[in-house]
Amino acid sequence: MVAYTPGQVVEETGFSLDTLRYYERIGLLEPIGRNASGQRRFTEGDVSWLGMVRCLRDTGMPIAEMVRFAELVRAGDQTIPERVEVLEAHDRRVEEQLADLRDKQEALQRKIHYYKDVMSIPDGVYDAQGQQAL
Amino acid sequence: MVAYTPGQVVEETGFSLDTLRYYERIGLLEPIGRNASGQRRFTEGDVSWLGMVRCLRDTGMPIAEMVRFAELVRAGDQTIPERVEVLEAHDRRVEEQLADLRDKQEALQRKIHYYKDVMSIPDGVYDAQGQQAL
DNA sequence: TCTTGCGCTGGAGTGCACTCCAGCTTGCAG
DNA sequence: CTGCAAGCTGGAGTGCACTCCAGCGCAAGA
Repeated sequence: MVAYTPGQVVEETGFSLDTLRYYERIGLLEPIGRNASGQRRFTEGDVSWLGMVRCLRDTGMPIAEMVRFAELVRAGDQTIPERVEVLEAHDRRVEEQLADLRDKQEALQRKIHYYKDVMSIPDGVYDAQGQQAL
Repeated sequence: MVAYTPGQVVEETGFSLDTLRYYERIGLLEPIGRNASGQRRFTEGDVSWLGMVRCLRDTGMPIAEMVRFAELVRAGDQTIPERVEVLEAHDRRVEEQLADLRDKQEALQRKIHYYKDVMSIPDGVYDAQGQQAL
């Protein structure tokens, strides 16, 4: 039975020690096991759950919703259909984020091109007329 | 010379009135013109700059960086090369965001599939062995 | 043995980006 | 003329997600 020290979990997950303790406090992590002197020892399962947390967090799921999801996971297999609903709803939001980000990036790139065009006009000829909106 | 009332700008840009005032306070908007009795009247230029702000904000540029960019814009055409650098650096960050978001979405969808597989196993056969990490 | 570093707790503090409020003035529809 | 929606100011408050701190305990390598 392998166990991870807090330092190892920081290393593996990229979460800070304070963040791990915070996640435990708010119930995003179930109470972490301790060794004889009270130091945390994370299991493989804790670490892999943190992988899930990272995925959800980095795709913009609010902490409160992750906590609710964590509760479903702890409640056992009969919550799997509900978990699927939560994840599918989240997936749709991610899809929207992606579409929006792509659109905004296009606008950004148009702006960059516009600036580059302006720069290519010989000095003094460009007179600030015909400004573009985006 | 068309002018926009605060309400019209809220309508057009989707920023709240408080947000517009906040943006003016911190210098993300230059001081907005006023009518005889002190109410704001936004110009076409103000509104199109707000379009730019929305694009940068929605792609994750921090307010402080937008303010610096606004200062470059106000400083005149000789800052165009520097503006291009700022926007290109931002564009690269957006590219990274997109790549990361796509990866995370894939992981999320794998998880959803995993759950759906689990659900398709007849009742009682699935015994929580072979849990997957993500 | 010593000292360096990892870890512990509860609670306070931070940074960002707004958002709200009281108390007031203006604009305009009926 | 009246009433009410829209707008004004300065300043305080909010929500989120951490992040930091003081003061302490344990442990292991030089």
